[in-house]
Amino acid sequence: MDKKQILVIEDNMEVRENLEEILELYGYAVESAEDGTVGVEKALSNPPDLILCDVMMPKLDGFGVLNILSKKSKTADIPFIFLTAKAEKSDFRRGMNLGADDYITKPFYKDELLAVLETRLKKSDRIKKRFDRTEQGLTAFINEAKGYEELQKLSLERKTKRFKRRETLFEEGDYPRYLYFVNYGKVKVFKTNDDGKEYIINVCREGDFFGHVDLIKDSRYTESAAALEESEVSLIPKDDFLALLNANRDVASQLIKMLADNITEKEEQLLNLAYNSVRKRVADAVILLSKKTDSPEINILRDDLARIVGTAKESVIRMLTEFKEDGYIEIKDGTIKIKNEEKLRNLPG
Amino acid sequence: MDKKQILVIEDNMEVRENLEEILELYGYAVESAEDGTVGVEKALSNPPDLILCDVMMPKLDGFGVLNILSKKSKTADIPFIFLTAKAEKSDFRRGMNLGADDYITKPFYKDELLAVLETRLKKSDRIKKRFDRTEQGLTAFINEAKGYEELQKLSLERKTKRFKRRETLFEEGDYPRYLYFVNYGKVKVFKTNDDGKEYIINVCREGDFFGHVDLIKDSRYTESAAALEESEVSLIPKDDFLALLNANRDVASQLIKMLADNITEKEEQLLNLAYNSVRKRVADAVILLSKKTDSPEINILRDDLARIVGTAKESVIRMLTEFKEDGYIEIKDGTIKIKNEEKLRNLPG
DNA sequence: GCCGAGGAATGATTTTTGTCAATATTGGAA
DNA sequence: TTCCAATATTGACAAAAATCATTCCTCGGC
Repeated sequence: MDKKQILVIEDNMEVRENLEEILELYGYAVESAEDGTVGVEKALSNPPDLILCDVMMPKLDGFGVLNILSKKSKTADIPFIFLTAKAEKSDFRRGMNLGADDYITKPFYKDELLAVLETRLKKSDRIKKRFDRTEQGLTAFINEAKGYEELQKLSLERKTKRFKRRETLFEEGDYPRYLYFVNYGKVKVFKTNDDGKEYIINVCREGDFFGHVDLIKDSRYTESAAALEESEVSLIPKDDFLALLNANRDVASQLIKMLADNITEKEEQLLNLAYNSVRKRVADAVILLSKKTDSPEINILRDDLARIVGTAKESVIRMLTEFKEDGYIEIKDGTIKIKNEEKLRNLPG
Repeated sequence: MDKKQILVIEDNMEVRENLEEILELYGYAVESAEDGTVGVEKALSNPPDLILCDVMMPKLDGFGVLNILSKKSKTADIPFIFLTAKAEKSDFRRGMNLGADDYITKPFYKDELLAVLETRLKKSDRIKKRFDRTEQGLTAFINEAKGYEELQKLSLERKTKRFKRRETLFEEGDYPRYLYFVNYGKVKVFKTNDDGKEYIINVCREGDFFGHVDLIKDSRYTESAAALEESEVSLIPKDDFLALLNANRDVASQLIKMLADNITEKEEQLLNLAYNSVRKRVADAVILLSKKTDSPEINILRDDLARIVGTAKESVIRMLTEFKEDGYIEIKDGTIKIKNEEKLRNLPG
């Protein structure tokens, strides 16, 4: 990952240089501005990953800077942190109401500063990632329809629907009528055994499509889907999807690539399922889920985890306990938190 | 299955009627001709599944009949059995050299006759099926290119290559240059574990394509392929395939369907692998293989069977032994023969 | 704060599978 | 034919995982 770019807007040279020094020492790339106007210019011409801005400045003060930048789409989503000399409650409120993300009071401790930065950067990262995924998924797939007037409805008239945790989207045997696209949340796609045991084939997160396979095959669903958490999905009518597919070659080739990827994925899963120990499979599942969440913290029913791994719930729990004892993970209130991804990833056999 | 149609060509009325009687009694549909000329006409106008023909006849003798029919594509592949009064070695050789499939000496025993018929019909059935599959596969997919002048080479310039048992077609990490199509034989497509364990993802038989996934993804092979038995495959150059894909919408949609099917298949495998016992998985694999062979007899290395099931070789062998003891299968010289498919198919758990 | 339900974690035990080693069989090659 | 190398089979044992029973948490509602 590249260095995070931080813009410091601060009129006091001493403070400014002090900040620069600290931040650079801790691996950030720093740009600075000696007043609000310059700060706004710099922010717009080269949007940083985070902005640290003094409140009290000549010409254009901090509130003004935030006010301007929060209205430009380019900079609106950049974490904005105020630096303020006095811990005035009114200042704080005013800044936060304008949409600041955090406040640091001067004089500050180095560690405090760094902690705040980290939190904000991490949070914005997550949001950015999610946004990117959603954008990519939809645009890559559906915006191909541009120019195909009659197909624009695909992106316009899209119905969205919300599902509560555990709610079913469709079931094995239903007749497919939509292509599903996750706007937010997580959805599990699973198959059921003759004995009623479930195996989770896929965990879809924002930006993922699902339900396309049976749609294409024009057969009844061979799998079921249910929300793992509060989720919103777009329902793209079957006919719209098929029409798009027929009308637009790019979409078809995109779909082919997607399907080919799916196959490789499944084949890899098969190989793992065949020969990896439950221990390793649990570790893999945990890592997978953390990727899907873009966070080291995972909140999932042990039952569902077992259905991903393809084993008994108790076995999964035992493995988690082992990992905990080995210090690879932490569990608090049922939430799994990865402490040492490296080790988890490189388990033997 | 419909009744098999048999054409009897015999000048002696008594023998002819006797044959008709027997054959009809045993469930065949019989057509007969009183001499060679009529026989040829009937064979050509309404090609039967098998021809029984006397050697010595006025006007046109058996050799003449065979000679004519073997030159017409319509009838060339129909099993042709000679009926002869004397067991003259020279007659026998002459007939066989002309391409007869079998000889029966008059007078014949009913059981002998029926056994010969059965053998020949079964053999021709198998060949016919194989041919059909190959035809279907290729035509459905590649003959779509008809009319696209520049793409005709796909079906014309197709290189074919022969592989001996165990020979490698391609390996994980190679760069894909061809789409593979099985003309005859069987090819395993497999992935290898970090520990070097193999899992067979697919057993391809005549008419099957493989290697398309990595071709589409334009990535290096994520799997390997090797011949399970003496096989012949067509190599379709990557560019030709991709060009066809781009030029012809039907091919693209055909491919999409194929990929979707692949996915469903893999998902089903995942479910089985996750929760079915080794016992059941071995049974499934045996049945699968018998389908791929169009025969209840299966000849496969125990190691390969284990790689299909995803388990240890010894475990597979133990299951086979159990099945043998339960009378579901028979094993002779390593060849597995299914005795009770029903039971095998419906094993618990 | 108390309670109850759903979920998580342990324990004891059985069943299933894998592993390693020994023995038997078989299809070819000389 | 005889023998060899590759396969197949069996046995004994160890390891992994499933099952069933029980206990422990924790969170939300009162």
